[in-house]
Parts: sequence; C-alpha cells; structure tokens
Amino acid sequence: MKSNATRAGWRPTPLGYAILGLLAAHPWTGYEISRLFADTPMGVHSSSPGSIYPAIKRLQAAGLVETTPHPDNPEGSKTAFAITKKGRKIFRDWLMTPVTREDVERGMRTLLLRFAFMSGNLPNAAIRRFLVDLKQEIEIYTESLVAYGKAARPAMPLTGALAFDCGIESYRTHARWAARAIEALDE
Amino acid sequence: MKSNATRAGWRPTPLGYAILGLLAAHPWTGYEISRLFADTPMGVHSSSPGSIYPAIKRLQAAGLVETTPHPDNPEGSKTAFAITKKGRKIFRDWLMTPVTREDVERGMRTLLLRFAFMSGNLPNAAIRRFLVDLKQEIEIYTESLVAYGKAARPAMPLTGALAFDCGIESYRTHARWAARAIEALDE
DNA sequence: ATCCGCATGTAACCCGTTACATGATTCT
DNA sequence: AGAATCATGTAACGGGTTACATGCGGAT
Repeated sequence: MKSNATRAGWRPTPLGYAILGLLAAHPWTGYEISRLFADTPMGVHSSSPGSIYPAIKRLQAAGLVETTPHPDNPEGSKTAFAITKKGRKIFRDWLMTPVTREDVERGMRTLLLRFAFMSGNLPNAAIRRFLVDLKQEIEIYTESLVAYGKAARPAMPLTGALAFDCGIESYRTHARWAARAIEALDE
Repeated sequence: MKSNATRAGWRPTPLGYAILGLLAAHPWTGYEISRLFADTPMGVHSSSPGSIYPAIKRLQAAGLVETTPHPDNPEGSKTAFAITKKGRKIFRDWLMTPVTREDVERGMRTLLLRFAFMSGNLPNAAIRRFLVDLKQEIEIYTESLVAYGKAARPAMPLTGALAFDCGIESYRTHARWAARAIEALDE
C-alpha cells in the first residue's frame, strides 16, 4: 500500500509548506493554524479544517513535524506541533529551489508564498538572488506574452484582448515590485 | 452510484467552463482543444491531455457538448465537439453569476476567465456591469487588506511584509485595469 | 519498413472540498 | 441548564496530475 506520506520521495503540497513555514517560526496547535488560515490573507492557500488537519497529519507521518507541549501552557493537556530537523531541511530546500519559468507561468502565488517565508530561514544573499532570478523570469515570460499578443490580439474578441492585457499588466506589476523589493532588501 | 457528471445539479469545473467557452465560438476536436491549452496562455487553466479529455467526456455526459462532423473536413472521419443548447445556457449562467467577494479573495484567475469569454456571449450592458461590480469588490477587498496590514505589518518579517505589499499592489493593478476596461467598452 | 509526431485516450494516486461528528469550554 | 463557540477531527467524492498505452499517417 504505502499510499501515504511515509514514502521516501514524498514532498508536501503548497499547503503543507505553508504550514511548515508557520511552524518554522514557532509551534502552534492545529486549531491556531486553522485560525491563521481562516483569519489572515494566508487563507488564499487553503480553506477550512478539512484540508488543514489532514495536511498536518501527513507532515507528521513524514517526520517533518512532531508534537510538543504547548509553549503558552506547558503543563496543559493541549499539544502543539513543532517543526523537526528534517522538516526544517525539507522546508529550506523548498525555499531554495531555483525559480523556473513554469513557476512563473503557473502564477505567482506559490512563488510569493516561498518568498514570504524566507526571512529568518535563508541568508539575505539567497533571498536577493531569488528576487533577481524571479524578476528576470517574469520579464522573459512577459516578453513572450507580448510577442504572442502581437500575433494573436487582432483575432481576439474584445473582452479576450482586455483579459490578456490584464495578465500582462499584472506581470509587469510583479516585475516592478521585485525591483523595489530588491532595493528594500539592500537597505 | 451516479458518481459522474450525469447528476442533476452537476456543474463544470473552471477547466470545463474554459472548454465550453472555446466551443461556444465554434467546434473543435479534442486534440485542437488540448493544443490551445498547451500553446496559448490559456494553459494556465490546465495541463496535459490527462485532464482535458476527461473534462470533455464529463461535459458530453452532462449533455453540454455533443459530437459533430469536423467543420474543415465534413466528410472525414474526424469528429469535433460542439456546444449544445443546454451547454450554452449553463455557460451563460456561469458568465452571469454575480461577482462575490470570495471570488476576488480566491484570486482573479477564474474571474478573468469568465470575462475573457463574455464578448459574443453577453450583451455589452451585462459585461459593463460585471466590470463595475468587479472593480468595486476589488476595492473593498483591497481596503480590508490595507486595514489588516496597518495592524499586522509591524509584526511581519521583512519578506512577509514585502509579499503582502505585492498582493496589495496586484489588486490595485487589477482595479485600475477594470477602470480602463470600462472605458474601452464604452467606446 | 520503420520511425516519429499526431491524436486520443486510460488508470492510479493524491489531495482539496464539503459536510458531518463530537467532546470541551465559556457565555447567558 | 442550555446555547454558542472552541477544538479536533473523519468520510465520501470529484477531479487534477502523472504516467502510460496505442493506433494512425506521413516522412525517410
């Protein structure tokens, strides 16, 4: 069988990495994690306990997360989850994977999730490199979109063309943001 | 059983609607559809034939799509898929569903997919209304993000705060785009 | 004749979604 | 005491992803 997270090459989904990223800062209980997803903009990456509790279980089964006494209430019965050595390694590996063009094509969400968790987990040089690479990949992809648009836009219906423009502008905004983020890092 | 698309209340997934939108313009074969997803920016909404062919099958099972002789080659053995009356109705209903705040929170992708297919399927007034509603929902959501940021940003690590800014800027770009799209429609 | 790209799928697996279940606390 | 909310789950289902299967038409 082995249809679960205990297999050798298993890697978390983006939701799993998001949880791992929270636990990398400090331990939380399952409920606290589910509240963070429900109450903060992190909610984009999930919905409802129905996905979060199983995701935690999978991380635990894979040995990336372990139970620990709750930090606010050490003698209490509540247990929280903490990231393990192995979990920290897997998490860091994820943060450091190179930015590919497919990542950019598939949307910026996961890339931004990775970036958001870099402070405190990666040295500044690596963070900066990520941003430089990201900016470049965005620009390359944007150019390919523009080139495609030159050929295809005339045949598009009006709202199709406008939606296409929206995509291009969105990527340009991301590229400008990356440039400013690099400056902010350099301060 | 009835574990399939033949049940009464069944509705397509976004991928299904994307296919329906293509067929709303004119018939295509399965392969042509898969090529469109592979070769154009529509590919964001899918990957590989492994999702597309089953999606077409489900649309067919639900009676939203039917086989038809290929338009370029009417006597050939190749058959293409065409949207049915029922499919057109379901598709139009989807295009016309009100813009909710959850739609905006979950990301603009599906909203933009809907918008892209509106030309030729909805009257200009409905398209305009969609954009006005969308712009308003984006602005409301952006304000709530900004308010959240006022409270939470000081506690965020640097890259977390920067990623958060990226989200806000992205939504602002979308709002500006919507404003310009309304102008473009009014010409 | 064979080889490669066209064209159309199918099967297994995993995970996110939805909906429900249940005990413990806290409020009224 | 009863109601809401806290806190933690589980079961069923559908569909996307990955990987594989296969037959056909044209090129060499």
